[in-house]
Order: sequence, then structure tokens, then C-alpha cells
Amino acid sequence: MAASITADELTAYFALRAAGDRLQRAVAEQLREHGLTEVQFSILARLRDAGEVRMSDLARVLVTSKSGLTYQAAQLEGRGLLARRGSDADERSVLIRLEPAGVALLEQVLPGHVALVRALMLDRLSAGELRAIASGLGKVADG
Amino acid sequence: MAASITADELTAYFALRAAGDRLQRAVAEQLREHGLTEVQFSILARLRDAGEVRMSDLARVLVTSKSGLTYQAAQLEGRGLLARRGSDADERSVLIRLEPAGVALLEQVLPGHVALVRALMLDRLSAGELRAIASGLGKVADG
DNA sequence: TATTGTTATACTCTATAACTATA
DNA sequence: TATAGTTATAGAGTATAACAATA
Repeated sequence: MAASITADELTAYFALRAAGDRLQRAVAEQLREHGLTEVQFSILARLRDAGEVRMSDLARVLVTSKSGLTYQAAQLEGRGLLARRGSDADERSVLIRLEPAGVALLEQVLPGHVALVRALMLDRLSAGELRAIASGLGKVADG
Repeated sequence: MAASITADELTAYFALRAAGDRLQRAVAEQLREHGLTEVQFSILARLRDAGEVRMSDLARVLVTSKSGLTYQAAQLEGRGLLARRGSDADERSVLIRLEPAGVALLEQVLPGHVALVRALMLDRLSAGELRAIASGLGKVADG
């Protein structure tokens, strides 16, 4: 690499990138079998947890552009997975929520998703490693 | 989520995804200031470590399609960052290696890259967390 | 016959900017 | 004036398939 970085640090950094890449690749491939991209899955999963959400708020959470979310929401709406409706409180806002078909698709996807994450990641970690990853990477994620 | 997964496991999984995302986003933004995408950076970094590499081998390592690598190599060659030449041993093969400008660009990029990784990740981890992440995620990356 | 690499092509996605409507 | 969302548009990147050359 360069500059001042120890061998241990480099190993940890590479391990994080490689593990993240591998997991992401495997998840993306599995989702594709259900006709979903990662972005679309994250939208649906978010709506499942949050119920009804404003477009703008969702775009902020997912760190994407407004137009990008409009595009994806239109795709998912066209497939009947979610619905859009105007807000009563603020007529500029659009609220989106899962349709039954969206809920059903998630129910269909999630068991395999969990199984994949378990096989690829969780089952390979000791209890101590699991805790260290949760706390350490939690700090990285927050900042 | 769904199925059988403990709260600790879920936390660790989310932490890994979130930390990986955050790091990737920040790195991509920094690289863009140097006119590089992550894919292009990974190609250059690989060539820096490996010297001269066959197109096919590099495509395999980077887990991308042959045509995708041809496209990126053409971009980088057009900017004078790498050079292609036919192999003597196998006339079907094309070998690529860094040009001086490619080496120079990496020299320019790496210090900031290391500093970013340090600030975002390494400096936030205890020695124990660093070891656990290296060993645990190493197992995840390998498989 | 299999492999290497390129090319042609079509497609997905993303972001920027302009625009409308509402606050 | 600022914010919410859409639309138009253009650009980058990716993969598939067909192809030419070599093994």
C-alpha cells in the first residue's frame, strides 16, 4: 500500500473489503433469481420495517438522488410491489408503502437470504468475533 | 428479518454491510477526485502488485467479464496509465502492465487513500477488534 | 475443439438540470 | 424562497453473443 499502515491493519482492511464484496456478490446473485436488484431489495425491506415513507426521506436514507428513487419506485410500482399516494398533510409529498404482492415477495425472498448470510458469514464466526465485528464495525458505520 | 437469526447476528450483519457501504462510498468519492472509479483503481492496484498480467487472468481475479475488462483497459490505456502487448508464449494472450503515468497516479492517490481508511475505519478500532475482524472476516472472504 | 480477446449491441442504472406544484 | 417530486436527457458501465485468431 503506502504511507504508515501496519500489516495487521492492512489485513483487517482487506478482509473487510473482500468479505463485503463476496457477500454483496452472492446476495445480488440470489436476489436476481427473484427479479430484484440490491437497490430494489433495500427499498422493499425498508418499507417493510418502516411502513409508509415519504419519497424524499427514503432517498435520504438510501443515499440516492430524488430522480433515482423515482425511477426505481416506478419500476416496483409497475410490478405491483408498492403503491404511491399523495400525502394529506403536505400535498407536495408522495408516500409509498408495500402492496400485498411486495410483502409476499419479501416473504419468499427472506428465508433464502437469511440462509445465505448464515452460510457465508455468521456460521463462520465465533461468538467473540461476532461481538467484535458488531461493535467495531458499528463504530465504523456510524462515525 | 425472518427465519432463525439472533439479535447479535443481525447486528453484526448490518454492521458489516453498513461499514462496507460507508467505506466504499467514501473511497469512491475520493477516487473520483483523481478521475478514477473503484474498478479502475482495483485494476491499477492489482497491476502494481502483480507486474504484468494476462487479460483473462485479471478478469478472473476481478470477477468480471472479458468484455468488461477490455472496455476498462481501453479507457486506462487511452489515458496512458497502462500498456498492452501481445504475449510471446501464447499469441492469443494480451499482457497489461502499468505505464509510468499509472505508477505516478497511484503514488498520488495512495497516501490519501490510506489516510481515509485510517480515519474512517482503523483509528476507530481497538487492537482486539482489529484482530477479530481480520480473522473473522478473513474466513468470510475465503470460504 | 477449446481458449483468448475484441467488437457490436442492447440494456440498466445514475445523476443533473429544468420544470411544476405546493409550503 | 425553499422544498417535493417528476421528467427529459445524457453518460457510464455491464453483460451476451458473434467473431477472428491461435492453441
